[in-house]
Amino acid sequence: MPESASTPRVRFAPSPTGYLHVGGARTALFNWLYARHFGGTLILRIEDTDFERSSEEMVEGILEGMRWLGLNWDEGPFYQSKRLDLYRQTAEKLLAGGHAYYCFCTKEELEQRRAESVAAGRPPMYDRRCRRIESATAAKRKAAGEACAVRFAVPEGGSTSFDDAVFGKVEFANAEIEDFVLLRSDGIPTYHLSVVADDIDMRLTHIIRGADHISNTPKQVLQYRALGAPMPVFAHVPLILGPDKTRLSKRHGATSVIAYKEMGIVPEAFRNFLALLGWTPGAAGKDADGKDREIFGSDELIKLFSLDGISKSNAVFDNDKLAWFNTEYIRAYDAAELLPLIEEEWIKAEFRPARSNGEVISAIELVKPRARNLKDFATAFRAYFSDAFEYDPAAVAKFLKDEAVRALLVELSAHYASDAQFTEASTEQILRSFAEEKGVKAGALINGARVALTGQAVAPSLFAVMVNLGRDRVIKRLAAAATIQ
RNA sequence: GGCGCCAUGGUGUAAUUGGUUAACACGUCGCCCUCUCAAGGCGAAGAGUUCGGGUUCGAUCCCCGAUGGCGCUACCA
Repeated sequence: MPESASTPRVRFAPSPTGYLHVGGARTALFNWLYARHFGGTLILRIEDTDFERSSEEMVEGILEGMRWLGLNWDEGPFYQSKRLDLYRQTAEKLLAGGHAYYCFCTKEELEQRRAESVAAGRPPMYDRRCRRIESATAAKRKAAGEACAVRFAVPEGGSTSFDDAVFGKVEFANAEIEDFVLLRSDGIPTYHLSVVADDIDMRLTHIIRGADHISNTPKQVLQYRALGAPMPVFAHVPLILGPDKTRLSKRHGATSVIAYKEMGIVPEAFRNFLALLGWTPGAAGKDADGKDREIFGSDELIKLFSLDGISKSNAVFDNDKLAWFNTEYIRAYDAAELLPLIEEEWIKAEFRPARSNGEVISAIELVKPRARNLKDFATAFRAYFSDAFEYDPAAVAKFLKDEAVRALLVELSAHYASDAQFTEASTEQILRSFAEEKGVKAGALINGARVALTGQAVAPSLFAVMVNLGRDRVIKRLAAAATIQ
């Protein structure tokens, strides 16, 4: 194992300014996989220092998303809003070490200067004017009650670099890094300060996060050095894009993880799909003849996961592939495993099955190979669970258009009354000899009967359906064939 | 604009890290099966690796440049 020998401590640190989106979920997943792979610790930290935009409701939404995906954490959730003292102390340390200074510029002044710089074609960086104030004078002004922020004093020359576990060496000229604010004038830390203070305090060994943080990293590296703290391993994960290759956003459809739950996606399928977006297990993921295996349960994902399987380029979220994973999981699950998930769909659809538990299980077993989505069980498959179902107009138009067929089905229903065994063989035998006797093609009756029994043109083998529904229902539904709208 | 990162079929990724007819999965199309639709089986189309230069006997792979995409560029995170 190339990674550090001691057990890693990693974190997922969302800011509760929105629901758990797919990018965040994948970051959480990778951290979780990493921690579980090495028997390490996953810490959940809520970055809510932006009081304006953060809310408890969003925190709840994020936790719900994580629970749905089965991502459990070991410590936390910690709230940054409750750890303000730590950040202030850290800022003091930086100040005392000469790595930070008070800045008395007001927000308005800064905005104005920035606008001027941009207009003049200069980079809109802070001009460091307060850095030149004697620290004694600065302290006096502050003591006198003048409002001020604390800025980090970025070294004037040279460069700052770090070795990213995914991207390799990344280097930034210090001249490009502005003297960023650590503590706002109201005493609330900015992200740059709070992450570093917390990551150090929580003894994190690996920082696994979105690649959108690459440019922030040198600012953090500088602080680790100034604070004399051990440097963690940074691992930046490429971003997830929409089908048009722009950053995933609402206009691409669902962006919240919970929306996928609501769409009828099996959580394990979603997790599997997400894991393979920007990561591959390499040779371990191939089977004997070199073909890729892509269905990995959580244990296997944990076993195979490694930072060096993470790719450097952004990945496009492909709904078709997700749908494929979903069907694979639905097919692979036992009916009993599927039942709780299906029941949620029934509740949402205000549908109640009218059959015994055993019958429900065998009906699920019967139809699940044809399911693409958990929703199917509450929509197209209703006829297997209750008599309260509707006929798909397209199916009726396709197979029950012919009045003669409908009449024959009604007539056929009577033949089943005397079928005591009611097995697949007996039901088929009865239908085929009836068709022969009437001089019609068995297929026409089979297709018509399928619609009469299930309301759908798509169903499992007709005789398996008959056996599952039971004789009484079959007779009743066939007898009603003439009146189906 | 500046800085950084990335670049293999429509999508996700492989390619023993310079020697392959550039592989697999999803998707697409066709055929088989058949009572429908899935599934499954078989097969096909689809990239000569963004482009242009190097280095080399030989580049997907190394170097340079261009282009494109993405990210950052706040007293947001």
